[in-house]
Amino acid sequence: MTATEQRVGEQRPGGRAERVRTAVLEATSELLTEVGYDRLTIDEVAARAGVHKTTVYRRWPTKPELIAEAVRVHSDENVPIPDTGTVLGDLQALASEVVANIGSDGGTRRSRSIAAAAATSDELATGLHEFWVHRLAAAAPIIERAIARGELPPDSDANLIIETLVGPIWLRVLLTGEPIDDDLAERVALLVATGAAHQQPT
Amino acid sequence: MTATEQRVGEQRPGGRAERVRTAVLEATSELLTEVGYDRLTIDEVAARAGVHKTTVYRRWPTKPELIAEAVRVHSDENVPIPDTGTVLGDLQALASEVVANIGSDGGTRRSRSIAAAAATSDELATGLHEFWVHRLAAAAPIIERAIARGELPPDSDANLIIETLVGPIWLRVLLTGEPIDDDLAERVALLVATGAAHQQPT
DNA sequence: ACTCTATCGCAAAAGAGGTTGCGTTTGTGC
DNA sequence: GCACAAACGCAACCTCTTTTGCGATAGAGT
Repeated sequence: MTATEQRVGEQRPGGRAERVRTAVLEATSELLTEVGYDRLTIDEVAARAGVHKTTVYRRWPTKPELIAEAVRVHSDENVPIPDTGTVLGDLQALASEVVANIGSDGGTRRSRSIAAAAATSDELATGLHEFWVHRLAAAAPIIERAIARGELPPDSDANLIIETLVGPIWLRVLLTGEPIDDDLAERVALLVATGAAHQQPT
Repeated sequence: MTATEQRVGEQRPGGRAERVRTAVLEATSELLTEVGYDRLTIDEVAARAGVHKTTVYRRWPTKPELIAEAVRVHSDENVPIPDTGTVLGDLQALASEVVANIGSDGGTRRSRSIAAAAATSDELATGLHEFWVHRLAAAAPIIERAIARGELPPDSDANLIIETLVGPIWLRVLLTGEPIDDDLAERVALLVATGAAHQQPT
């Protein structure tokens, strides 16, 4: 096994190549929130990044792949996981963060763009899958702490609870178009927290 | 005011024009579930409908508009609203129906396509909004009956409950890519029903 | 039946997104 | 420094989508 075989794809990580990569992903992320998925053109991404479009096409063969990486990089600036001392408080805070993130004009466009990209590319869909596994795992401590405090039954399903918390918010942004605000966040959190606390094995 | 001014858009509802309209919308709906949003081309829609592509372009200027109408027409075949006698039963049945609808291969492609289309067209987005208002209103009796039976507090928010029920299911289909099945439907329903029943004013 | 006009089919052309070949620049290892 | 290979810029090219002009067809009213 030679050195060239060992690491494919990051063969020349120093200097220009990396600058180009960063600039393109940054430009992609910006345009994503500004104009949305379909009106984002590779040509314009390249122009904003100060790069020729051929370069972009060579690195990222398809639009979804480009967006996939841009989203992945950009969302490493993680949403903090709240720790307020109660499940209800934590869930409300988390829901509020989600609302703040995807509720703004740009955030909504960005969120819808991601969904659109996922719809057109299985690769991005699986990439998103990994991202969400991470995100949900990161939020799991909220539930674990609640179990430790005795607020929730020990067999509580952290993923299910978090998904049920954020699901309706995303639903509104992606499909129903109903407005989202902190009031919604509070009420969903209350509904879910109450349900989780009183859960009984059937 | 002349007769031509009175009704614009349905000026010649008899015969061929209507046949064309139906055929195109039908073809669109089929292709939507078969190949998805981005690989659906106007040309192929026209071919399948036995119509020239110019005709399609003239009636529906953009792809999202075409899809918007196709979806609107096709979803009048309504999902039945269950009436099992208990909130939990109703919610489980409803969630199961949603899972069945959007969980199949074609259903998933179709659902993602709709989301993608909504992302690219504000018109479709508002069209979807109306559709969802209808859909949620149709499901409201589940909650009203439960209130009447004393299962739920009288100030229960029907929309919120239904949205929280179906939100996580759609979330998985559109974003996380996590599989959905009847088990998920049951557990979400249990969580939401429990939460709704024990809800207390804060 | 006859006329009028909305609607459609057809072909040609315009436009935009994406691809390819080749020369040049820029890291990287010696 | 020097040579080699990777990555980039450029321009021409190609393909697919969308538009446009015109003649043909078929409802709708008389």
